[in-house]
Amino acid sequence: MPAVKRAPKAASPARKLPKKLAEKPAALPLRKRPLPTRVSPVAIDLGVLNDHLGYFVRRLQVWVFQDFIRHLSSIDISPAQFSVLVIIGANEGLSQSELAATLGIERARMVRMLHLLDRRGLTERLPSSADGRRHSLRLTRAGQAQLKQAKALAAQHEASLLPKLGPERYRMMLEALREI
Amino acid sequence: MPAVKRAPKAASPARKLPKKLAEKPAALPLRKRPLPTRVSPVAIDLGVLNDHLGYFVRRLQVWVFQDFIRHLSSIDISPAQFSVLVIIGANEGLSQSELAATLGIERARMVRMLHLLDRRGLTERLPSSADGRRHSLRLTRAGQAQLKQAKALAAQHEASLLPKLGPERYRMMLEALREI
DNA sequence: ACGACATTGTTGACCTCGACAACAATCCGC
DNA sequence: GCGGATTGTTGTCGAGGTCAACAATGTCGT
Repeated sequence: MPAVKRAPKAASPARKLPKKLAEKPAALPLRKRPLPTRVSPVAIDLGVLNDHLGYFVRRLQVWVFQDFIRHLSSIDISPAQFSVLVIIGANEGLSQSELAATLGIERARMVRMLHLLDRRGLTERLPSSADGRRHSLRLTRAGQAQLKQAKALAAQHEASLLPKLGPERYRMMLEALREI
Repeated sequence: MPAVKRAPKAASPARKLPKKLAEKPAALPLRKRPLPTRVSPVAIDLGVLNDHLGYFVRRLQVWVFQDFIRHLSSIDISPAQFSVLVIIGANEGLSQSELAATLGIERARMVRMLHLLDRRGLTERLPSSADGRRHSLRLTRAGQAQLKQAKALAAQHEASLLPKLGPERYRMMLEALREI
């Protein structure tokens, strides 16, 4: 991921801020409007995309993730990282493979993700006593604290979705998706 | 996008091919059949992920896209490319910016995407008569034919979703998503 | 007990994609 | 005609998916 934008690494020092703050031209003197000019967006036709679930699911996913990222930008936790922390927190001692399989992330990818979380002091990998190949994953103290914070912010994000999607639709979708 | 796997480039000229192309043992000793690996997955707890719409939307999106890609692998059209072709086909003459904005793709990204489609002979960019900056996008003959085929395969893909998601759920979700 | 095979964590390489920044050409309104 | 805005374009970064290969370790049939 992203597959969705991440917050700019860190303290991006004084990025050039957009000069344009003006809004779209209010009223245009209806004179010689070159016909095909799209002053008012002209509502572009989505064609058959209207019948494809994937298109809408994709758009929604991007939108939701962006909102998530915004809400958790203060602690710099991506959706993927959040899911990893949550699963480890709720299933202490599981292995990287299990974790990866659960979240649908490649084992290889998980290695590097955990490497990062380790370095941030949030997780640790203990050698499994029973199986010499495995690592037993757990959160550090700091990790638990961070997760707690992340959960609070994530809940905030989730709550903010409700009015935007409509409480009715929200509940319906969450329920439907869970069953799949 | 993907954000989901693409089919391995077409004529990747002799990419370092794995020495181990000994394919799977044709007939393995009918002993250990590809038995379901994880016999008792122990049901890992998703924790608070259960309350996050984004998590499920993401999983669904990946899943749907993978199915889409599989169905269109024969003509090597990605979801993104499909959406581009559909929009151009349904809105002949629009500009790259409009197209990009409609699909939520960066202008810069769209340039390269169209470059590819051009080279594949599916689209062309005519200079706009009215505006020297714009390109007027349209499908070539081949593009129209390809799109037609793609639509058929995409429809097939879409139809295959129905039973997998449950017809009621499917209809409900599509409707809900459209309204958002 | 052996040996074939599977699993686990890991690394390396490649590729797609999103996000920015910077430009040249062009257009628009005043 | 000028300044500001838009359009297409290129370059660059970084995140992330995918695949191959490997060493260490476990498992199972015989």
